[in-house]
Amino acid sequence: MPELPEVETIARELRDQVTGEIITQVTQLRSGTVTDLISPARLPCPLGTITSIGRRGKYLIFDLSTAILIVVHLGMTGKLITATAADERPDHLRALFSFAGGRCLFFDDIRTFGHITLQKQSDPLYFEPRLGIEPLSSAFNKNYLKQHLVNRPGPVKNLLLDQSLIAGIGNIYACEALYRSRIHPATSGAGLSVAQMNALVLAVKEVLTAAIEHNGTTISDYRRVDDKTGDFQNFLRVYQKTACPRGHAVQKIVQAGRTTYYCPACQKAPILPR
DNA sequence: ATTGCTTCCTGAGCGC
DNA sequence: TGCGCTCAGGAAGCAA
Repeated sequence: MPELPEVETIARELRDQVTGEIITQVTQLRSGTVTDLISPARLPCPLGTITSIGRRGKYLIFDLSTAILIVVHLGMTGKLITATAADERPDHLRALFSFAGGRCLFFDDIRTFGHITLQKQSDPLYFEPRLGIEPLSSAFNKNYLKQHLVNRPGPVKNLLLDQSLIAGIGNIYACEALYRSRIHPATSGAGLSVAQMNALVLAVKEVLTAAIEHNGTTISDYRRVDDKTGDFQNFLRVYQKTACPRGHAVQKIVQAGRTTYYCPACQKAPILPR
């Protein structure tokens, strides 16, 4: 389940491996996978040379020499794997980036929540209206939280997953950041003290940074560009654990339909909304 | 405006 | 061995 650290890892590896490749075409192998926001204008063939690769939240952005952007969201099980046209295709190949010279990029996605969008560089990024700030930027600080959580009575766990507030945090890192900041996941956003907001900001930055250093977390499907796993699953403290590092039993609850793991002993009792 | 429920989808794991 | 059930969850769409 790729979240910010996994997408960042993939962006860095792709940057090394496919920058400068000429994309001859992007082939959709399952309908609904690729959306073209450029049509009815005719797409150039070849589509363009990859000039740079970026990330925003959980989105990967390929910049092409032809002023086209290819935006990829990996969803739950999406993988981008470098290969050659002659390689055996994976079972759930949904789209294929073909490069001049015979290399290619597989977009494999078992559960099909991932998608690819083509848009013009000159248009605003199509997802931007629904996306909050980058958690690793200096704009994400206790003042930002103070300003945005003041009228939010919902549980802080759910707020961390709200991409329009902070872009890139998913279930694993929400649980881990709350454990590290010793905040109970049911605590009301508006009920957080300034000290807790500060601790949460630091914990989010710390856990995301550490996860990037370890190339992300592989629980089941996430793979890097060369099909290798990440390592951060070895450093998780509560997610899918039965005991926290201090030896307390970890609790499992469901919030907004997702499983939350937390330690009742380490994470302070929540301040609930009235 | 905010929140939460449902939906999309497939494979793994489990009980019988 | 195999069937049916539950679970995993990112984000859009909808209802309250």
